[in-house]
Amino acid sequence: MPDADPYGGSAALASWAALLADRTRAAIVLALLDGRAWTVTELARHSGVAVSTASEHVDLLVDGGLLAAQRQGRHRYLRLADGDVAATVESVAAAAGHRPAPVRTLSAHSRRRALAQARTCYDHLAGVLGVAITDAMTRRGLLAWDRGLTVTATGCSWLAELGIDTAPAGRRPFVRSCVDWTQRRPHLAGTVGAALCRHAFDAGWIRRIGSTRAVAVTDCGRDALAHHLGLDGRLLHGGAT
Amino acid sequence: MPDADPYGGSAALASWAALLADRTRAAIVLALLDGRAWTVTELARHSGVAVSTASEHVDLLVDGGLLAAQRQGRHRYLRLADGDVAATVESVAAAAGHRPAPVRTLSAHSRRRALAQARTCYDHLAGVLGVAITDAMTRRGLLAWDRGLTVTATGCSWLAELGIDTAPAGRRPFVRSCVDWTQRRPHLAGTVGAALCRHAFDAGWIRRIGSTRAVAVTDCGRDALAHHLGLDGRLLHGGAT
DNA sequence: CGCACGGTTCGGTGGGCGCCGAAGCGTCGC
DNA sequence: GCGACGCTTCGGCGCCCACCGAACCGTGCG
Repeated sequence: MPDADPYGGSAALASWAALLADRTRAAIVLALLDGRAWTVTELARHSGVAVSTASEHVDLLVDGGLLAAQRQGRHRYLRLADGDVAATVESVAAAAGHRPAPVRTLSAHSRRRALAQARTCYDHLAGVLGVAITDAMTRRGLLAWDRGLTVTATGCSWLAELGIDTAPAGRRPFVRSCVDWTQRRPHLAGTVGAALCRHAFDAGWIRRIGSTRAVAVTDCGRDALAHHLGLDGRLLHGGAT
Repeated sequence: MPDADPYGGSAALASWAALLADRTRAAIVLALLDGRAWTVTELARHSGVAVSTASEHVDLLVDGGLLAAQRQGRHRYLRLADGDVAATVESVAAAAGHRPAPVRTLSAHSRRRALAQARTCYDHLAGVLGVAITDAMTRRGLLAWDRGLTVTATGCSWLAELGIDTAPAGRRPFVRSCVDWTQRRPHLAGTVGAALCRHAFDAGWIRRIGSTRAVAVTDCGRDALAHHLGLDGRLLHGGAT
């Protein structure tokens, strides 16, 4: 190169992207999109490499600012550094999702279906469930899309009724629309999306399936969603009792 | 790997990110963020590699869906595939921009300053100028941020006065906030941001500096911005006559 | 105290890929 | 038609990096 990075940023952009440009690191980051903290060993098994390899990858991701590490006894817990990283990764995943990876095994297929049905996306809900909730909120006039995504006055009182605080957060946007990589449709994110997701867990509307990002709607959750949003429970079939 | 891509998407995510993970390809994509179409030769010189190398990189980017190609005589014009790609790239660039690449030469420094001052970001305005316009519009009550970014009723009539159509576009969001990688602050994007930028070019408020993404505010533009938005012209110093 | 376990570090190996120059192909202009 | 020009293809070179197993370090448990 005649002039090192003449217009600025290309080296920084490339090195940041390089952190995601490896299949193993991509698997690690996608796993951490569930918003929880994983250990190195868990990440290694999840992504199918030796622990030593995973440890090195994790180092790179931490140095690159994508992951935050926290030591506890002989464990090292890894989580995504912040919501910005999660949002950026989701946006790349959405762009990449145009052509979904081929599925070869039956078990992979069922897991994929569970994920497509309902899952957490960092700290809010995605999949059919997330989109359905967002659509229902729009239908009921709780969200407005006509010029950017907003919560209506009705929406604010609806949230308050659920006991969800609508106080303005710091830098983080109040509402944000997040494009789903399975549905290719927007769903609710931002502080409101996160609060709604947390409430759904706390109130027992949903629960995690095993240790994946997938969640299942409980019977109680089905009733609550029908009552609060008029959601048809039949849309939300699937395993939890 | 025991199970090819157990939770889906990691291979797709990695291969998409790999397209940005090379310094030359990153330079190409960043150049195309100006929203215009470049030839292979221009991109090669810009990124400092042989034409043959650039040609191969461009092939990869087109195959990956990041770029759209159009043949015209013996030229091949490249542009970003669509606004989604631009938004995703900007978001990665913003994440990567936490630590700006070191600047080594004086000319690089002045170019960088011009870029930081005012530039196009795909099809809207960014840099100090873009942020200043966005801030001024907020101050005047044309934009509201309290629960997501929206155009107020006053804002709509203000845009109409400028002759900017506020009809709802297709899938594309009406307004969108785009995080600037030099300012680390949000500025106006979406169809409104694009329309405003086009208007600024058409009305002669701004003009391109050479063939870069950087733009300069004209004297006429300074007056117009002061009149329409109360912007202090001294903030917008810099070269155009 | 000693073993089990989570994690890290280190060589060595192999494959992938970015780079170039040369040769070839199609288009434009004289 | 012929040269100039924009672009593409190909072969070869060299570097980088993802991977593993083995050795090592620290913590927790019996």
